[in-house]
Amino acid sequence: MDKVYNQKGVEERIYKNWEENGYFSSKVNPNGKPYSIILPPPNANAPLHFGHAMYVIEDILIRYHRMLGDKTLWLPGADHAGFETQFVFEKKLQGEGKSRFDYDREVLYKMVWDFVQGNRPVMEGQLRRLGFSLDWQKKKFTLDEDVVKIVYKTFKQLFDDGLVYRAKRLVNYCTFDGTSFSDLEVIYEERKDPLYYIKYGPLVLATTRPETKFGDTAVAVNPNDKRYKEYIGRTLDIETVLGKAKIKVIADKMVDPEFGTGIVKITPAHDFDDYEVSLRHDLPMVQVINYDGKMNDKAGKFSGMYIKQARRAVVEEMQEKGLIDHIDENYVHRIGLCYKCKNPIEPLPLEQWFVKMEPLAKPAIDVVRKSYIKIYPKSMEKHYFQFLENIKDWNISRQIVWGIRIPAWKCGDCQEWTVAEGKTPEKCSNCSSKNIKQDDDTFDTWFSSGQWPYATLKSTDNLDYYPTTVMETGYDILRWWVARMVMLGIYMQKKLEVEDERKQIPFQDVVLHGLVKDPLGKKMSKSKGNVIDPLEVVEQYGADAVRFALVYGTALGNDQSLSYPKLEAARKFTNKLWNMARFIEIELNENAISVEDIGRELKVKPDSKGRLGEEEQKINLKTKELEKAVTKHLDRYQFNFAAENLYHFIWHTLADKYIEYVKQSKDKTQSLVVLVDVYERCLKLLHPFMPFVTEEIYDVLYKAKEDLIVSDWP
RNA sequence: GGAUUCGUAGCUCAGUUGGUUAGAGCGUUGCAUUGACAUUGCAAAGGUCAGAGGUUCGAAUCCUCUCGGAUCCACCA
Repeated sequence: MDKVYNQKGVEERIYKNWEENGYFSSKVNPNGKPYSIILPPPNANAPLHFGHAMYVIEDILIRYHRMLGDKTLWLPGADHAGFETQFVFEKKLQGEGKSRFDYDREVLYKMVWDFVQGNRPVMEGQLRRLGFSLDWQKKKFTLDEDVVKIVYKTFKQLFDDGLVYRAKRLVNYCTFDGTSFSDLEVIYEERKDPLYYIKYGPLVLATTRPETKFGDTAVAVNPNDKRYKEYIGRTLDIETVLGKAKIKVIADKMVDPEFGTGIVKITPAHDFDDYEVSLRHDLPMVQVINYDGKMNDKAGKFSGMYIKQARRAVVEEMQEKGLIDHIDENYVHRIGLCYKCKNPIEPLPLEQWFVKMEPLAKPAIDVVRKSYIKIYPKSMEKHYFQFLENIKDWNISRQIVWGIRIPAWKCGDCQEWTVAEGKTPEKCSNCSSKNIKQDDDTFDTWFSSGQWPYATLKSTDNLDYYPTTVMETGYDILRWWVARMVMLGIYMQKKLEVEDERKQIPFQDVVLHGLVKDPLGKKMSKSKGNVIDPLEVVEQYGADAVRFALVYGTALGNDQSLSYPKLEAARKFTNKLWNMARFIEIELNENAISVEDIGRELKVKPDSKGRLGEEEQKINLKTKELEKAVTKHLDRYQFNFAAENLYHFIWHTLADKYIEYVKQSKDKTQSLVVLVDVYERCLKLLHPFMPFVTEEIYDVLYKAKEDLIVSDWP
């Protein structure tokens, strides 16, 4: 054995050997009890970020259970990441001086498909490099035909049950990316903008958006506001930049008398609150901004201008006409931005598909309350409940081509929708007209990934694993993904007439890890330029060290900063481990003992009192305790404790104490036999954490017939 | 505005149902070793567990408040 453990080349070689031997397959333990994890599918198109390296937790669990003899399944996959990917692709097109509008739908889709297929091996190679023992034979993609079929079916069932409906509502719309978004995809930022105090006849009201005034269908005051009591219900004649107009004054409790002058202009087509008010007061909706971000003809001479231009022009003209009372230049408020391009989100009225969430959320809340699904760490349950108890209907339409096109056809004659599971319908299901056209929109990516556990198991013929044992992911997608999987999972199983609530859920334990931040404690993001490629770090320290550093010293669910000293400590630990093996090898040679000689008959049982020296008994006992502790901690998802116990025992008990003792032991043979045995047990316990170095040592030192990965847990 | 979470050694963090002298890694200091270990071993220094009050036989751990940091949710013209 070399003096220093050098992982370069070793890790790839070992991984290849494991994969070729089929160790990642559930066939390793065909008679064991099922234990399954579905990998949260990374974006097929993007390289992994450091957060993905946290999937080491899943690998630890899978390796542990494989060694326990369970029939383990760890199913890999990739997500098409609809809008995310299309956004990246459009940037690429932009770089080539093209745009998505230069291509028709089919061509564009094909181009993105090829682009993604070209990039996908990068991500999968990274997962391999980290040592993840995924069953690659079963890998799935969210756009696989069989997965898409299941998504169609769910959509149709929701539609038939009245849980999916078409509605013209205000949606979050990005006029730059040309698509709507769900509430979760809007980010908010504090901005300082002018607050304009505008004269509406005898009244003055405050607004940040004077350009939307052409869409005003009322002005509102608080019903208890004495100042304006006399105006309520009246229609005022007002002067505007487009000439004389009439506007109704209504009373609504939504108005805060303290804000501005206590008067609000109501623009139902361009403000979520105003939209709500308009429903209560039966006000018409007048859209003045189009989906391209320009004013339409309702804005008179301002039509054709972009929102910002129009605002300036309107304000200028108002000032000339004396319609502006004053301007507060220091008004600070929060505005919604597109999470991707950071431009302001426009509330715009648009016909979209919505999922009625309340009926789906209720059972999802129940199963966690009843502990059919357990969430680790438990404190995360609150976030889960908070989301589901206040849930709003989900807009699942996206105006992009990269994704699963919504299987709904609109009839040109009766205007009704026909939803089909698979094949294109020939005629309208309502009036039998053949004049039908498919919706151009695609599903929100999360609508399909929300069905992932069932869809992957069903399409790989592994439904006996449903519900899966563990869903492990970052706490940041608890509501985006985990909650939706629970809701859709239960719904789909009920449709399949699964009665047992425990069989409806998609998984039993939800295990949530924290974020990996940069060494300075800042969230890694491309825009900040502080993203660290996990593979670079793996290259430098070895996959084992990276894996160990990520679970050592961080409690489950807590964020951590990437720490180079910790990585270095972990790397040294691999070297320590290696040199302990070297010591054993050298000692065995000097004493002319071979591991084969030691064999089973010579293996000393820890309880065989009297035959062993005091030190030998002690180390045996302590190893037993370690085995118990590590097993207990793994069962409780306390990976940091397990790692710490192993590190401490191996280094400071086995190496520092026992090996030092062996050096001067009087009965060297006996001491060595015990050392060989104890060290082997340690390798097994450590294997889920540091699979490569342990496997390499096991193969070299023990010359074992079987590989460590498929050996028995002590 | 609502909520969550954190504040423990110089730094990064553990502290597993409240229980004897609060732990680790890195760093610092001293000694030893270079015949398993691009070292490693032995030992030492270093903490009023953010602050105040309370519950308890006993609090880093539970409760209240204050200060400071982070995050999430709702989005107000």
